[in-house]
Amino acid sequence: MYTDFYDVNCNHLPSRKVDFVFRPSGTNPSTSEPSSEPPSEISSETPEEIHAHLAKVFQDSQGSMTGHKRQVIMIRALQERANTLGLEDSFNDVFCTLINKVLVVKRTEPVGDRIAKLVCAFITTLQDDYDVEEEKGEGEEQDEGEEDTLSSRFIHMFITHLLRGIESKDKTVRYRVVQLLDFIMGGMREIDDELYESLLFQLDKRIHDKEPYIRIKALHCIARFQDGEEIDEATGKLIVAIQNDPSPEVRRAALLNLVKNETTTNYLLERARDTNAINRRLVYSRVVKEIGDFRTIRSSTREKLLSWGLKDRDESVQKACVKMFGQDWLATVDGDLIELLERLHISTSEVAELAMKKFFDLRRDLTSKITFPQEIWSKLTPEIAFLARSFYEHCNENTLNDVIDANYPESAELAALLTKYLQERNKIRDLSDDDEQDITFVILQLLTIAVDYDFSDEIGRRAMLQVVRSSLANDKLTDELCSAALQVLKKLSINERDFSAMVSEIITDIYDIEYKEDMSKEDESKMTYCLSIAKAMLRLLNEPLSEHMSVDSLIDLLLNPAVRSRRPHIRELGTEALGLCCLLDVNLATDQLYLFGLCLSRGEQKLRLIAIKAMFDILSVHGTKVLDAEDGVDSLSFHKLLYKTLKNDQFPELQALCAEGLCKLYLADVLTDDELFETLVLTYYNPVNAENQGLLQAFAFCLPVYCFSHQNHQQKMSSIAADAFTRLYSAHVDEMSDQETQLLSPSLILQQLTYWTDPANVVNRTEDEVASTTTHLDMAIDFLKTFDGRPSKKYRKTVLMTLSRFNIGNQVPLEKVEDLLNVIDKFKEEIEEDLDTPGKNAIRKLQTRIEAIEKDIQGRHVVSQEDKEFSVILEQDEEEDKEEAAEEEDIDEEFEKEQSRVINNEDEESSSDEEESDSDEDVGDDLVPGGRAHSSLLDSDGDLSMDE
DNA sequence: GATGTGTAGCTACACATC
DNA sequence: GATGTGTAGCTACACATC
Repeated sequence: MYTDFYDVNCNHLPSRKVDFVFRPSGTNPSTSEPSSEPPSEISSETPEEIHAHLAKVFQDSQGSMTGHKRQVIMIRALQERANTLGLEDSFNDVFCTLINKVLVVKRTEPVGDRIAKLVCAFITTLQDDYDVEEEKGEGEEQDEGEEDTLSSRFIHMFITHLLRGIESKDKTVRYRVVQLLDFIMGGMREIDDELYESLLFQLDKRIHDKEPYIRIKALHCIARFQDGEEIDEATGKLIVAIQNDPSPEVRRAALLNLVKNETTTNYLLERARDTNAINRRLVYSRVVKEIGDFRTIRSSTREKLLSWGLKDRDESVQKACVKMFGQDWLATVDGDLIELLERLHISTSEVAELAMKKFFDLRRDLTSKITFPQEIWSKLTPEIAFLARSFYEHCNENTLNDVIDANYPESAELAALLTKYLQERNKIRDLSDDDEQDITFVILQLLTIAVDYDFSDEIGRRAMLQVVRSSLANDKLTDELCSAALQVLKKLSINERDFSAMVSEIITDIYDIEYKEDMSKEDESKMTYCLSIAKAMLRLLNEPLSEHMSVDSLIDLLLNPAVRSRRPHIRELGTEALGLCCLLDVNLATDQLYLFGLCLSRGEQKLRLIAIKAMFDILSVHGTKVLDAEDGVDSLSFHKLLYKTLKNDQFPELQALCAEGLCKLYLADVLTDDELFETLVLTYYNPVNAENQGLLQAFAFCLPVYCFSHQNHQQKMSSIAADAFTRLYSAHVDEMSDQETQLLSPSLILQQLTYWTDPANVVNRTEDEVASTTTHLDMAIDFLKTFDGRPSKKYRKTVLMTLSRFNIGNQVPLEKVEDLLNVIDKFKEEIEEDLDTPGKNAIRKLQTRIEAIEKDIQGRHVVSQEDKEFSVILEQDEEEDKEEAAEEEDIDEEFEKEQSRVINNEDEESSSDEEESDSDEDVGDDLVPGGRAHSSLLDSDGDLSMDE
């Protein structure tokens, strides 16, 4: 009802003597600086005089906050004086009138804030006086809880007054009202229930105000009502805002003001996944600290928190997270690194390794303080072993050899230690799970240290060799231990051949059975163990298979039976190992490719994943020579298989892997097929895949990398861009009918395509090279050609608006520029008819720009010709004056015409060449039915278009 | 919805103060 | 040594404007 109270001009009260004019920020407060008159000298006997005095105080307070203390005393004196004269209401009226003037001061004006602070300070003193009165009251008369004092009446009156403007149409008024309320609440210790209810009710509406900065102030104010212990109404509102408000700044206000306790912790820490980087950073730099002891946070939450922070794409978030871990948390446990590691739950933590790596980088001041006394090595706990391992890696990376020499045992000693722990493990194995896990973890740390150890001492080397060999053969190592042990073994070997022979010998010693489908449990686990060793070994080989005779026999003995096994896990292990063998031998790879293809199309999901990885690895190592061999897999079926896999959204993980693999093969120029590439782009934007985060991430990373890595790659993208876009556009329009489409808007797609194909974004290109690149020029022609028979205005406008921003340099071939101008001419009239102004402007702008480029190129052609042919003449005429220069311009012009005629003739020839190659690039146009050889492959599975 | 301008929230450094 | 103060610079984001 009173909504518009503040919208009217507030000058209706006596303006006599009122000099309460707000100065805009920047201008100096009036030079006739106030009145150091003490409050007692004020004569205020009438409402007008009170008004004048109060106005003066307000006037003086807006310039700076230095005088506020004194001004508050003056206001208080005025108020009391008015009270004794029975003019309390007059004082209140005047006060509100003056405040009304502040309510329309724009948010960004500091004068408004200063007055607000003055009011806040005044309320605070009222509150103090009120307390004094209370105490007095308590002394004399105990009860009378509902006090009615000058202060309480004023506060009640003032808040009620402000609330009348809280729903004003003017956002400035709403802002100032909420700001004032916030300040007032900041100065108050308690408030009566009735007022509290109506405040909360009104503020709740402001939390949903259209303007973010009003929502922020409303949240600030509501935050003051929080209890601190339990979830009350105010806290609940903040929680809603922290999770749901669209504005990052509002969520930030909620994050920083939400009370920190057990129940709110999760809501607060959840912000580590906020879309806004500042909010994420604040969680690490501030909120976790405010929550208090990190040990009160659940360990699984801590793990997530660290993992998110350390891997955040924003560097500043990473930094804040490392600081939180390496400084705040360490300080919480009084610098006890071992306790910090215990809290990390290192043996299961996925992030502990990364955390320690960053930790050592951050706390270089600690590296000299970390020591490993000799006696500690014989009684390693998981934490100490882990610290030793990660610290060793840090020292190794930073070549802190002195630190290593001082702290770590000789190689022979290390071997002895390993033996000791391995024996202990054998003793307790099958007795206690926890103890076994701990000791296995310790051994893993020692082995990992050994991988990078210095084994120049022959005795140490031999000792270690002995330990590792015997453990592999006798100790039933876990996969992790196996892998680490083999890495050590490789390091100790004379060469790769020696290494593979050694491992093969170990395997054949263990594998003393023959494969049978109905083998015993014991034999099966033997086989599994052997396959694990084989797999781990093969990962470490780089030299061709012909160097590893021993591996050859392993394939026959172990891998081939495994691949044919009906037991899934044996089959999977075998396939994986065989895939690794194929990387070492092109002939083997060519032979086995069919098998992997079979696994990919028919296998269980796990096997499919293994198979596709193997296929991509093979292709990227050997290239396409493994395809199209006699009795082998032909490229057609290969493409077809991958195309099918890419389209199959039943297996999102497989789909993502396929996308990533294909992108990599394109990046390495192993694959060059245009249509398959176009499928990649279409898959990226296909709304069917909108839920597949892995797939989207792979594309979002790979496609730009591909485009920017080489000009040819960008060329490929630009050659399919127009066709892909038109397909996506029509898919988008179709989708629109049934709403709820997750598809990116066409203009955004086009912007992305434009960015990817911008020649300026390709790495290592000089300015001249960029200026002579035609990717955007070709694309512009392609896109304009799609206007043929495509009547949609919206489509044309979308394209045109983006087209005018294409990067077309001034060193491109003239004939292409003219091609483009011709196409523009062809469509211009037709287009202009049904376009709005921005659309028209866009095409005109484009035309003018291209014409300017044409002129520029023509001009330079002339000059360069001239330079060559007339240099002799110019030399002779060097002394000639400007008159001649004018003549020369005429010559220039004539020459230009002549030149352009020549160029145009050349143009005809070259443009016919161009057309041929153009039609090659214009895949899209001839793609639809019965295009070239490959399209049949794609069409057989439904064409490239996105309708399923 | 594209554009330029303004601002929040750091970050780093020198210097002063307790 | 630890604290604060002042200054400058940076970047991502929000806002105002057309």
